[in-house]
Amino acid sequence: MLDIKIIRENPGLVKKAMDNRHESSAIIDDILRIDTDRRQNISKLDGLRQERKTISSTEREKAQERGRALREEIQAMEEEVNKLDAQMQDLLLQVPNIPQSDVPLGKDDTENVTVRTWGEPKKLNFKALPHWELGEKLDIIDFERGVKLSGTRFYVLKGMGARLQRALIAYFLDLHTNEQGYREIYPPFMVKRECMVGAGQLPKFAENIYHDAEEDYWFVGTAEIPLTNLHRDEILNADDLPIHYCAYTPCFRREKMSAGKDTRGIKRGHQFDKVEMYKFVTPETSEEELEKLTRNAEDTCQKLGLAYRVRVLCTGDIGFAAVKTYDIDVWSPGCEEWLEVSSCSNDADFQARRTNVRYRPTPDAKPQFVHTLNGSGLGLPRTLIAVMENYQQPDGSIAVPEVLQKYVGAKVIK
RNA sequence: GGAGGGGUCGCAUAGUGGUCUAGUGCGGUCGCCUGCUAAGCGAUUUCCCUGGGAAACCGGGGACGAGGGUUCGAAUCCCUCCCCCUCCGCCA
Repeated sequence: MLDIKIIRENPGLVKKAMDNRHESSAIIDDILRIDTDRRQNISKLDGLRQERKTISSTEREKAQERGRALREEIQAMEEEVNKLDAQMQDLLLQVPNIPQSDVPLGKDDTENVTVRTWGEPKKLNFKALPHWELGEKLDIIDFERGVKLSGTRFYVLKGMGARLQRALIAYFLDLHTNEQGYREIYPPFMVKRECMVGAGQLPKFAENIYHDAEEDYWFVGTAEIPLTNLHRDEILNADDLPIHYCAYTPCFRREKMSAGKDTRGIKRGHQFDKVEMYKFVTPETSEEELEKLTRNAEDTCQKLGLAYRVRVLCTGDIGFAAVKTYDIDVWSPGCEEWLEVSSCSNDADFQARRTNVRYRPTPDAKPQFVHTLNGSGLGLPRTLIAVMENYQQPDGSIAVPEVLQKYVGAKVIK
């Protein structure tokens, strides 16, 4: 959510940002209109309330008649202001963040800019198999039984397949906590409705979320949701910042996609695992923190020996809440594509304003919004795919990357 | 799931229809004093919206778990919901 003051004082800037995102900016004029209307009504309402206050404390019985009339006027005016508040809120929630000035202009993902690469995309001197074939041959991925249990886009990891995934999770968490300065969090995987609103999932993406109607619990689609809400409605001390969290969660996403290249294998299921990194920082440090966050995610890929590229997303592809985003894609020789394993974003104060997370720069200063950042470290099924396909051997076995060997308890999966 | 108790300013508490402009203590902040520290003394101390102002600040309104209601007037009375505590039941 943007600060209404920015929209009020500089609507051109906001419209321009929306144009760059290739989104209609018509909504801004609606917001300006409602803003004016709302403030006029608030002014009237405050006047009426002031009169009520005076009357009821000075004139008592005499004032009863005027008081009754006032009550009705106030109620009507309150209704009007509430309505405008709700409309305003609803519209503000639909305005995307303003991309940072160094974000490249572009219409869609074809215009993202590769800022650096690491390693050489692996070329195997034998025919590389895609993970769905490797997985079945080694009996570590079972697609049919996944479908038997839960339907399309579910799978079962078995034996060393399950073990390899667990090893990756444990390794990521250990790396983030022991070497990169993050604090591990084990959050709930189901949260209340208001957390979904705070994290920006509701109301817009309701159809993508699994939800228990009876208890009104919502299943998280990413650890970002509980982490964002962890400090909701809190005022943090300046010396609490920065806060660096990481968390493993399963992620549940309903998104209906037609079968095809994008959903082949285990690339995109309704349930997947992810380790997420999340930061609460002071505004003046967030740009730099994004660079560090991205380096942490890259470091994770490097330690696994996976070649990758880092791309800065252009204005047409960057997410709704972000001012700047880097995607990290690792090369996977079996399915022959770059797999997005991490997306690192600086949301600035956009999410903090929704969730009302503030801090006090000095003990007696006014509270102001923190900046938040999030990044995958890393997304699992895809990292699993990349490891399987990059480390496959001519005999169909999979060598275990060195850093994972102690977690897997083996040097090769066969 | 059942019975009872409770949610007030960072923490602890007072407040049972107008004197609440929410008091007090602790903590915090600033100052004074004490050659350090502790203690003492004095002042200050929530957040949101809104108007004015470059700002410091000033004026108005709102918020006592949330939302409704009663009333000229609600922290206080009524209703619904949420959360916490104690006991019972159930349970990995």
